[in-house]
Amino acid sequence: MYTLLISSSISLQDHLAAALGTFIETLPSLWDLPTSNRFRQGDLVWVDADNQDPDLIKRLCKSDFGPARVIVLSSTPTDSAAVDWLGLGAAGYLHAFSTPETLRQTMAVVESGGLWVGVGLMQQLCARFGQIAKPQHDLMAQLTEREREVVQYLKMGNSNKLIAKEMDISERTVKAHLTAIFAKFDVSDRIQLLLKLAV
Amino acid sequence: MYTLLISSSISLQDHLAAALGTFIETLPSLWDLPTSNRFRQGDLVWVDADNQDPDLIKRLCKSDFGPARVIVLSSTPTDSAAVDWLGLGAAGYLHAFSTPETLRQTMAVVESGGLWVGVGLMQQLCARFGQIAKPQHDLMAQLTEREREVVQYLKMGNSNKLIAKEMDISERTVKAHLTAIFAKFDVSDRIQLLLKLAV
DNA sequence: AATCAATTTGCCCATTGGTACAATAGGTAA
DNA sequence: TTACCTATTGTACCAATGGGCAAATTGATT
Repeated sequence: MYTLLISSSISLQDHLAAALGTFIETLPSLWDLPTSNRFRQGDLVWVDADNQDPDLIKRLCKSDFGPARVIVLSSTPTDSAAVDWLGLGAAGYLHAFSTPETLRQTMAVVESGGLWVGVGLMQQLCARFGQIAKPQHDLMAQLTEREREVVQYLKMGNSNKLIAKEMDISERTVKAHLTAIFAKFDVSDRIQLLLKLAV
Repeated sequence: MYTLLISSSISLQDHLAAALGTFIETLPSLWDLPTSNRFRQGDLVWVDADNQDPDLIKRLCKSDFGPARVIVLSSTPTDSAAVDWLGLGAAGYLHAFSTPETLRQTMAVVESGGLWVGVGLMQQLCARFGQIAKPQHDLMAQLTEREREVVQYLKMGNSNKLIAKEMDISERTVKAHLTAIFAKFDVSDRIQLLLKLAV
């Protein structure tokens, strides 16, 4: 596996090398990245957000330089920035001078295909999307036979008209079932239901 | 660093002490906590959710008793309860009689500022938060900046009106972006797009 | 026999969603 | 400069959606 650090900070280079205990190839700037040399699946790139061009990091996260896993480092990390970077495709976001322990854990998590997110952000996610983790089995059990059928078609993205044709009933009846389903799942429309079912 | 276990279960006290290999101070009940003695930054509190007052655990998670890191233990853990506790501020949630290995890992992660989250839950959150996975990358890459923004809101289930408000543009412009997105993803509507993104 | 839940449908209405046919403006590349 | 892309917005039309009100049917239970 190929690991690369992109930072012009000597102290950060030393810190990371000491923490991970291995030799780490380093580039002072993303500009020095040879355009011919694209990253490959499994490559790991640590990038210092403090002294790099944000647009280039962005492109890095979006895999413009190849499918590498990207960990963004910052000396002033914020949840807001974390959302941005992770949303752009970064696999991790943390303080540049995190403890060696944290850096090692981050690498372990990211290498095994995970994401490293800060505590605050994680809690935000839990608070915001908390409903998704709740088992729908109980809810599904509360549906009638026909309502469950409708849900099956819904999950396939069918329109009311199509569901009606498939189930050989009128479109109005489909709506009636939907209204009942929405009430039992405590949602307002099919979109919210799909999200709740996590399709 | 100060570590405390709050549980009236003798077997749990033994199990945790054996797993962590250190002496752990124990309180049978949260009620026994001296109100004068507040937790300090870095303190670690394991709490047994099975035989404690939920409201008190809640206050503990919300740092009402000081800025301690809280790990909630349960003999019947569920993803649903996990999001609840993590959303309230807990740093970890796992089975009370997890293997010593798991308990040690949990402590290591939490002590270094991380959260301990079950695999299943993490996958759900990641899936919902934004699929950093590969398949859509090619398609997402073809979107413009604004179009990508719209997609983010779409994935949260927002209506055109809401997206317009969030992005501070007219609803008509949102529709324009959507039409462009649908064309690039070769879908007919937002439902199909969500399914294609496998939300 | 009466009751209840489930299923079905019709008519009607308000809101939302998708699109056709435009226009204006800024930036970039040939 | 011209051509193209992007972002923005308008008007308008039609389809899709969600739901209120009302009612008929059926099977199971009491």
